[in-house]
Amino acid sequence: MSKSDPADGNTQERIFEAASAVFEEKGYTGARMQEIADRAGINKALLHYYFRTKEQLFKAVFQVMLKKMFQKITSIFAEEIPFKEKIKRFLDDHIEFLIKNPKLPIFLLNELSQNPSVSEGLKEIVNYDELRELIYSKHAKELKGYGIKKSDMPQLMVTVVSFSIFPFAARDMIRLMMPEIEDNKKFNAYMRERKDFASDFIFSALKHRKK
Amino acid sequence: MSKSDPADGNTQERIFEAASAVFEEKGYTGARMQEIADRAGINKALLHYYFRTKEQLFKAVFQVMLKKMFQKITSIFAEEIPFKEKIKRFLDDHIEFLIKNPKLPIFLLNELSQNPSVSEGLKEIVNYDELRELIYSKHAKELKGYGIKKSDMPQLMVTVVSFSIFPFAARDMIRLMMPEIEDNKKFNAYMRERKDFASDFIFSALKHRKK
DNA sequence: TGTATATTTGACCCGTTGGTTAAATTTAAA
DNA sequence: TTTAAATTTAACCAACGGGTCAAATATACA
Repeated sequence: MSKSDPADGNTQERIFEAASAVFEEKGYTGARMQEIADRAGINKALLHYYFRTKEQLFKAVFQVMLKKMFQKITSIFAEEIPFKEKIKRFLDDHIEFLIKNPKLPIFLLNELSQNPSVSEGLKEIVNYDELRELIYSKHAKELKGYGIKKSDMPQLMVTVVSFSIFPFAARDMIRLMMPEIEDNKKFNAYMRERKDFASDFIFSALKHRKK
Repeated sequence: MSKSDPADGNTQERIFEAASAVFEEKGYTGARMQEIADRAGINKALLHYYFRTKEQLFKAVFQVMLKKMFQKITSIFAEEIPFKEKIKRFLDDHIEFLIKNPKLPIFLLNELSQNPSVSEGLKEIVNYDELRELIYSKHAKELKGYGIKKSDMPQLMVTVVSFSIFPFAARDMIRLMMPEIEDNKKFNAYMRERKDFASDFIFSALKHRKK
């Protein structure tokens, strides 16, 4: 092996990385096999040698991205720490993760809405039923104290994740509207600020909630 | 004028409606001029006669959609009613609007992130500076009482709009994960429930907020 | 070393897609 | 009714894009 190829590593990995980047940037329909090949430093035919079709390649990439997005979330919520700690940890970890992968949210959301079939693996990755059960049973006392019934869990959970995910999905809208958040650096600072803002907001709301 | 064309109205309008639908569904790259022509009941050449290029047509459509999305929001916040009333009105109106246009959020967010140049008109439509000034000066007392400084406004405003917009953007993710929200009817009910959940949540948080 | 197998490439194929053109038809005005 | 302008159409075009193929090269192993 005496290659000076840019970005060494076996071909399959290089393809996978290139494909991830291109799909994430341009979406499924906007992505071009040629560009993926170029970015992986290979021939287009070789691309099809490793992954028969664009769709096959896409599904593989998409699956991994879904996993990256959700595994951290779910693993934190499965830990044996107080509820409040979980929310804080979630916000901290997830926002840091999204700072490193800022385009992931719109990409996933968009592809999911465009082609729900790609999401066949979602149930295996997330297992929401188990997760909700886990959270609710482990923190029954606390949640009841906040007046959160089991039937409120969907509202609460969507609310919590929206604190981290939404601003990234709406990043360009925010950037265009709010002059105080023009560039990446400022946006990231804004999101780090948001960790505390969000957890204060959430816990103040829960404590004081109408029941 | 003795036409029996489906969906009467002048050609330009028909094109515009068809284009809106197709773009919203498939996104810019996924949309096909042929499909737009078909849906408008006309020839593809005629489409190019009215709108020179795909991009031109897209920009026109996108601009109008942005307007639809934001005008209601901003107009409510400009009214002369108490702050709490504004939040409630916003959530009510905006969620009802989005129930009628459920695909708008992902579409706008995605296209904005894919091609930020299409958004040149955003500043004219929204004028965030004015809006924030308007809100903050009109409700200075109340907001200060909640410990909201001017510099907190971006956090607060993003939070408020995320309550209505995010669940629609994440609709399919939610639908796939939460069995209690499989179909449209249930999702809409969930969102109507969310009006009260959100305003209670927001005001409890504000009242009890760490300063 | 020879040979089978895996990897890589350049050239090519063909359906799709945005866009054009010239001619036909309709509309409106003189 | 003539005629000029606006509207609509069918046929076409060139570029693009996913995918294939046969040949070339590298790798592994007997």
